[in-house]
Amino acid sequence: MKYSKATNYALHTMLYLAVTSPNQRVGVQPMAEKLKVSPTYLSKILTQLVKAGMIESSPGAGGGYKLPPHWEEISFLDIIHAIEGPVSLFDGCLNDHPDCLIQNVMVSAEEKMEEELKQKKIAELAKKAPPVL
Amino acid sequence: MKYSKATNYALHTMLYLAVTSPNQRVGVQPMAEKLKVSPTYLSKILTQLVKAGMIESSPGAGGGYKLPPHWEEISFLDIIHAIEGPVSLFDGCLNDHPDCLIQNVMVSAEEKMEEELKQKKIAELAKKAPPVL
DNA sequence: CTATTAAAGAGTTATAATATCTATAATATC
DNA sequence: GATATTATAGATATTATAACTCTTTAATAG
Ligand code: SF4
Ligand code: SF4
Repeated sequence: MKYSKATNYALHTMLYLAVTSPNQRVGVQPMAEKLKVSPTYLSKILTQLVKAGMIESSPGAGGGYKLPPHWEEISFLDIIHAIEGPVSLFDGCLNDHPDCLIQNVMVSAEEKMEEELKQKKIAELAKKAPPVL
Repeated sequence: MKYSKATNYALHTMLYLAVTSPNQRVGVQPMAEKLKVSPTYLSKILTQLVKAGMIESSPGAGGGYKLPPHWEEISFLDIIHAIEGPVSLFDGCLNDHPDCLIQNVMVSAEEKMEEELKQKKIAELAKKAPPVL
């Protein structure tokens, strides 16, 4: 019951882009160095973010990744969902009782967490210019 | 990023005890049958619950498990913590920056969820006498 | 003492996360 | 067009954790 390291890397790179270069492209190597993770692995994570519309990519010389136009609206929840998928924390159901009481509790609790994660935008954190990496 | 099946089994057995026999002892075999899980495996989970004070056990003939005197106060969060341990959903930290912004967000979101899980008691669900198993 | 039941230990299997290697495709620059 | 650069994709290996089993031990009631 833990968020994956991939999610952690995704959050860090997003915050990194927001803090350092919201408009400029940056390749995967420098970020992989900062995060102390292999470029190929980080690349896979960034590709997932691209597909989810969290960042934009361009190949070729001078290419790299940059934030999309709407980047100030991107929330923690968006990033987490991009990596973890549309998670439901609880799904060990066996019998499919109608209107399951256990699942109701778990889902409503999960929603409380998601509300909070939806309100928190990386742009908001970036304003504080933290030493993110 | 999912709760373990063990947590699921724990929630179901607790609710089962609360619904069927709040005072009477019941062995692991009947419950394992209902849950379609092996008795030895369920036994390990129940032992964790015993150590966390969620249930009481007694060996020997006529023994088994029963809820403790304070069972009506037991929350979902209590049960989850008993199985998952004192979880922190997020811990992929690399640099230990002071007053980490990312971790602050994740922790506060997690607390929102835990508040909800702390308010939900199994006794409350048991009153509705659901077809739990 | 014997039957019954929980607890504990060691081990196995299954599944998912993590990471690497290699090959391919796209773009810019010359 | 040739070359260097960079992202993407596929296959695969490694590691970690969850899930489960088997066996032994301990405790209790009758
Ligand atoms: S109680 Fe809920 S989770 Fe459990 S078997 Fe019934 S529907 Fe599924
Ligand atoms: S930003 Fe937070 S989680 Fe990331 S390295 Fe710094 S302290 Fe750790």
